[in-house]
Amino acid sequence: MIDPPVPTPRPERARLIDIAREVGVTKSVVSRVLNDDPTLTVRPETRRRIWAVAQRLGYRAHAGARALAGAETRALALLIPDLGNPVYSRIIRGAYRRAREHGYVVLLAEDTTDDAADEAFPELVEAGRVDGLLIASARPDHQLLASPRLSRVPHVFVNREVPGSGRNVGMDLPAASATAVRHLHALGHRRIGLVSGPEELQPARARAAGFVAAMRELGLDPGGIARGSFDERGGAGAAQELLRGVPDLTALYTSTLGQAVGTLHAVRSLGLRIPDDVSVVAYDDLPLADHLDPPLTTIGMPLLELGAAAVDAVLRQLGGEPPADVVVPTRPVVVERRSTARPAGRQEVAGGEPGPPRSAATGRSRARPRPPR
Amino acid sequence: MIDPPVPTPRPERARLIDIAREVGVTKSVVSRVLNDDPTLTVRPETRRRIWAVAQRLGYRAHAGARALAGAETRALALLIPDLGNPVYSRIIRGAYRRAREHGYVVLLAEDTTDDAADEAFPELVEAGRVDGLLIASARPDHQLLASPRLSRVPHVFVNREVPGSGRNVGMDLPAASATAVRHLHALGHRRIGLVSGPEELQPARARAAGFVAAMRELGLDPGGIARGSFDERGGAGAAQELLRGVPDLTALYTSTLGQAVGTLHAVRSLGLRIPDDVSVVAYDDLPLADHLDPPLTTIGMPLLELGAAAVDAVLRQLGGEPPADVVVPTRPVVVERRSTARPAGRQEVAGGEPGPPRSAATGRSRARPRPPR
DNA sequence: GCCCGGTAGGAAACCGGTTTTCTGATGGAG
DNA sequence: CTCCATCAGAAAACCGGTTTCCTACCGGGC
Repeated sequence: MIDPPVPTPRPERARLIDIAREVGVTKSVVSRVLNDDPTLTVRPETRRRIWAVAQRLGYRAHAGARALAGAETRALALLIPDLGNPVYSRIIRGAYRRAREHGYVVLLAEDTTDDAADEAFPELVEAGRVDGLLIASARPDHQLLASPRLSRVPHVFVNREVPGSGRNVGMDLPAASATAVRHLHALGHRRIGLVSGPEELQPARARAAGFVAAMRELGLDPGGIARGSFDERGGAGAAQELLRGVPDLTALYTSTLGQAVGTLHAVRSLGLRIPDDVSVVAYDDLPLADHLDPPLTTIGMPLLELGAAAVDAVLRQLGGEPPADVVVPTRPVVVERRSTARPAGRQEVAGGEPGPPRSAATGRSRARPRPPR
Repeated sequence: MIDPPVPTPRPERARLIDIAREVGVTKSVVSRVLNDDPTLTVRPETRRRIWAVAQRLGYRAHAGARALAGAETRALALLIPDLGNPVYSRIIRGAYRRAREHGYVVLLAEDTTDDAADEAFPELVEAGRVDGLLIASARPDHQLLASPRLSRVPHVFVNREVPGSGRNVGMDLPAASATAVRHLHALGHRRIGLVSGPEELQPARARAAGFVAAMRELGLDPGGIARGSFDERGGAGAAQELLRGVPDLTALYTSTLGQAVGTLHAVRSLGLRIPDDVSVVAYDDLPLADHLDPPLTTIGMPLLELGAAAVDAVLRQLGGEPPADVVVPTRPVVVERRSTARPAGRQEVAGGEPGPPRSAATGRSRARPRPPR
C-alpha cells in the first residue's frame, strides 16, 4: 500500500470528453450537438445518443472553461445597495426568473456605500465571472459611474435613473403619484401632502413632479411638499412638517414604505387618528403593508416586471443592440387597505359629500371597535 | 477598407502575458510572483517591477482560467430561502465581509421552494462557479439534502441545523430564550407565554427547549407554549391562543420578529395594551423593531458573526479539515425598547414589588405619558 | 580546471470547453 | 465509370491561467 486513498482528488464531474468516449465520437461533436450548432450535420441517432448520455451523466459545462473559450459566462451580476430593503427582493426575483428563462444565472452582490463596492465590480466583472451588469439604485456620486471600466461591459441602471446614460430601466413614477393623488381626490380629499425624498435623487424628483402635475390637473394646490430621507426617520420628519405647516391637510402620500412607517408615527404622536383624521397612502406595495397598524393603502408597482425588463435590456446589449432607456409599461395600481378613508373633516369640512363606494380591502376587514374619546 | 471597425472584439483585459512581456519575463514567473509561490526565486527588483506593472494595468486573474487550471474559484455560494426576510441580510453581510478578508467572493442565490431551487445548485456548484456552499435555513425536506451530489462539495448549514450532518453553524438559541425569560422575570413577570414556531423546524424546538429550561430554573410553569408559522399570521394565531387560554398571562416571547408583529395585532385586538397589560419580547433584533408601535424589546443575536463563522467553517473544509458543528460564542443581549414593562397587574397582581432598576433603553427613551384609566 | 550548489527564470503540459478547418465515405448525376 | 457534392464527424488551435520540471549562469571549493 504505497498509495493511501486520497481524500478528494477527482472532482468527478462529467466532462465533454466522457460523453464523447461513451458515445464514440469526439468532444467537438458533443459540444456542438449540445449547443445546437447549425453548421454541424450529424445523424439524428447520434444526436439522440449524445443527449441521452449527457442527461444520464448529469453533464453541465464548466462555466470557467466555457468563458475561457470565448463564449459567454451566461451569468449576470446584480448590484443591490441594501439587501435589508425588501423592495429589492422583488426586483431580484423578477430578474432571476427572466434570466433563467434565457439560461442565465444572476449573481447578486450588495453594493454598500463603503469599500465593499470597490470590490464587487472587479471581482465579478473584471474577473470575467459575468457577461453583464445590472446596477440597482445607483447613487449619483457612485464612483463606478465615472469609471471608464464600466463602459467596457454591457450594463443597465435599474430603479434609479442615471440621466443621459441611455441605459435606464425604470417604471412610470409620475403615473404612480397621479394614481395616488387621484385615489385620494376621489375619496374627497382636497389638501394632500407629499412626503418626498432627497432632492438629489432622481426617483424622488420624478414622484414629486408627478404629484405636482396630478394635483394641478385636478385643480388642487400642489404646495404641500416636504422632504426627508427615504427611511422611517425621514418620513416622520417630513410628515410632521406637513401636518404642522399645512392647514386643513387630510391626506399624505409617502414616497416609500419606510417613510410611511415614520409617517404613521408622526401622525399619531400629534394625537391624530388614521384614517379618521388623516389618510395615508404609500408608494410600493410590500408584504409589510399588510401588517402595519392600520394596514396601509399602497400604490403597487410592477417590481417583478422591472427586474425582468432589466435582464431583457442587458441581454439585448449582449446581443449587439445599442443600449436604450426602457420604461416598464405596467400601470401602478391602488392596493386599498385601511389607512385611507373619506375625510371626516378634521375641522370645518365635516359634511360628507358623496364619493365612490369603498372597494373591499385586502385581508380581513373586521370591524374595529372605536374607543370613545 | 475591407475591414469595418468591429464593435467590441477585444475584451481589453490585462492578461498575465501582457505583464510578462512588459517586464521581460515569462508568464509563469508573473503568475508565481503574484501568487507568492515559495518555490520560486526571483530578484527583488524583478518582483517589484512585476507588481508595479500588474498594478498599473489593473490586472486581475480571469476567474474561469484560474478555476480551470485546477486552482480554486475563490467564490462561495450562499443559498438564502427568502431575500425578503431582513434576518438574512445581516447574515449575508457578515458572510461577505469575512469572505472578502480571505480573498473570496460570495455569490448569492435565492433558494425558494419552487423549481428555482433545482437550478441554483447545478448552476453554481456543478458549473464550477464556486468552491463551497453555505445553505441558510434548509428545510428538512429540501431535496438537496438527500442528493449525493451535495456531498461532493464542501458545505455548511447556517441558521437551521440539519441533525447529524456535522456541518451546522448556529447560535446559542437556548441561551436566547433564557435571556428573554430572565429579563421578563427580573421585571416581575411570572406567567410568560412562548409564541413558538413549527415543531418540525429545529430552531423552533431549540428555542422552546431553552424556554422550558429557563422557566423551570426560575421555578415558573413553562406550560404556556403555542405554535404557529414563523410569520405574522402564525404569531397572531399563537398569541391569541395564549392570551385566551393562559390565565394571568403578563408577557409573551415570540420566536421571530414577524411573529411579534402578529402578536402586537392580536394583543390589541383583544383590547389589551402593550406594555401596560402585556409585555412582548421578540427574538432577533432588526431595524424594524425600532419602528413598530410600540418599539419592540428584542433579543439581539450575533447575525454578522453567524455569517462570518459559516464562511470560516466552509473555508476550513476547503483547507482539508473535516466538517464540524460550530456554535457562535457571542451571547444574546436584550435590546430594551418600549414593549416591555413591569406587570401592572392585569388582574389581582396589582401590588408593585421592587425589581431591578430599568436599564436605559436604546434610542430616545422619552418619557411615555401613561393615560389615566 | 572541474564540479557543485544555489540563483533566476524558461518551457511546456494541462485544465475543459468552443470553433474553425479538414477529411473520409457515400451517393447521385452525367 | 468518374466526378463532385454532401453528409458525418475528426483534428487541432485556442482561451488565460497554474504548476511541474528543466536549464543557464555564476561563484566558490578542491
